Amino acid sequence: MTEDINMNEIYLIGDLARLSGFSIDTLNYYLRIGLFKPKGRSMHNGYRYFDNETIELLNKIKEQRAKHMPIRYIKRRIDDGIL
Amino acid sequence: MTEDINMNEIYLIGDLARLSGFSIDTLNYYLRIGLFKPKGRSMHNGYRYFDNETIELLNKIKEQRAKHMPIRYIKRRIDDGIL
DNA sequence: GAGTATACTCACGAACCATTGAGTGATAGT
DNA sequence: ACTATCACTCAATGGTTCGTGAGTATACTC
Repeated sequence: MTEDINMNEIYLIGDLARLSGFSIDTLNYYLRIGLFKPKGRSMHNGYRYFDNETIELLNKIKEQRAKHMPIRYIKRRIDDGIL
Repeated sequence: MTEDINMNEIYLIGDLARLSGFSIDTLNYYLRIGLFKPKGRSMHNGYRYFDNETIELLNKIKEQRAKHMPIRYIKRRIDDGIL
């Protein structure tokens, strides 16, 4: 059945930075602490790749951070599936 | 419905080289002459990405080349949807 | 007010990617 | 034999990615 209606865009970290407004450094920091995770990774060079779900999550994180919500609470909400 | 049964792996050119046995130079040459095409491209850095379909096509190309089939014929077969 | 924690930010080296042009050896055509 | 084409292959440049460690400004805790 392998249907696939969503365009299934793929992003590397630079794209994420451009699209989310976070700096690459910030995104690397978020990745380091596990606030969000890559959807996959190249076996050849370790490059991490992301998709539209990641973009949506980053937008939510951005909202929360704008309200000064601490990262550990944001992380909790994500882990609990609330965000 | 956005179903997605096939694992939908993503590859950059280095992965392609590793998996297909073609050198990166050869793959770049094939890309240059349009023998196969990227499935997408990062807007940020221009990196081209590929998927399992690409791998399958490259395997077929490899077979044909092993039989000394000229590239222009292979290209024709691909364009005609025979390969 | 001092010390700690938070949330970045910066800097480094090694590997990778895109693009381009130029070089090469083998084969085909005249 | 000479030339051209084919199918790579090489080299150079410039930007990107990863992983890590270290630095910093602000906020919080005691």
